[in-house]
Amino acid sequence: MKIATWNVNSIRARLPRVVEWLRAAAPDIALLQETKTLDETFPRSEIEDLGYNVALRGQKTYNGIAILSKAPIDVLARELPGEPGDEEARYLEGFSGGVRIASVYVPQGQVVGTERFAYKLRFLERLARHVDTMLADEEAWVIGGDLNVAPNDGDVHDPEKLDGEVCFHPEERARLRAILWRGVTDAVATFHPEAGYYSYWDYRAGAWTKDHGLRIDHLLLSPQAADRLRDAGIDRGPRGLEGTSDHAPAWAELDGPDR
DNA sequence: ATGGTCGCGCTGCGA
Repeated sequence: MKIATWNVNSIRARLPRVVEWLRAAAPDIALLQETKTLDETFPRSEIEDLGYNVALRGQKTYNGIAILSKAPIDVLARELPGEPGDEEARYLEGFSGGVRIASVYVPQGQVVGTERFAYKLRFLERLARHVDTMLADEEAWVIGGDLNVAPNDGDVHDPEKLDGEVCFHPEERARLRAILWRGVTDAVATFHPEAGYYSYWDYRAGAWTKDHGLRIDHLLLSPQAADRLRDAGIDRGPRGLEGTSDHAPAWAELDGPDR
């Protein structure tokens, strides 16, 4: 089964790109981030017409995540535990096709040292604690999304210049690596350890043309899911189209009878 | 070149 994640930067603005991507890539499960709309204004029928079930946790203007799956979806959680009062729509977890899956949109952090950056660090710590509880179940799960952290030097185009900047700050990288050290597999890095294998290019400053990207979109696998990992990668194609997201989809192919 | 471009929704914020 193929599980993909894509920060679409508004599902309503991106619908034609998302529809053509779902047709071409045909993931069994697609995890979306930054849908930027309430559940009642999500283009549900257009997605369902492609053969997907839809689970949503929307928000007006900002954030918003979704799980699309060809199999029925049982929603398990609509928020990441650990911060009561956090109203931002950044986490949705379900069970579909025999796999536990989560779509996550980690806060970008804005500027190092701000409250938004502190919120990002807290969010990554909440994710680590939740991973601990999920690891205890010893089942196959995949957490996919825009984690807004580039873990390795090769995941940014200029590691010396960007060291200490948002998305490549040591405190963020330590928190993501702490999750990986628990025995979680970075699916894309497993098949593409090479430098410069990016998932995001800023709209500004010709970043796409100059290939000044970041690898910040990730698929995290439990050991039981990693045992079934056959291949993984990033589809650059959609990023080069007109009217597209500033992120490219990442995907992982798992062996197994479940669909 | 300390710049630059999107989306939302109608002014500036978030990324």
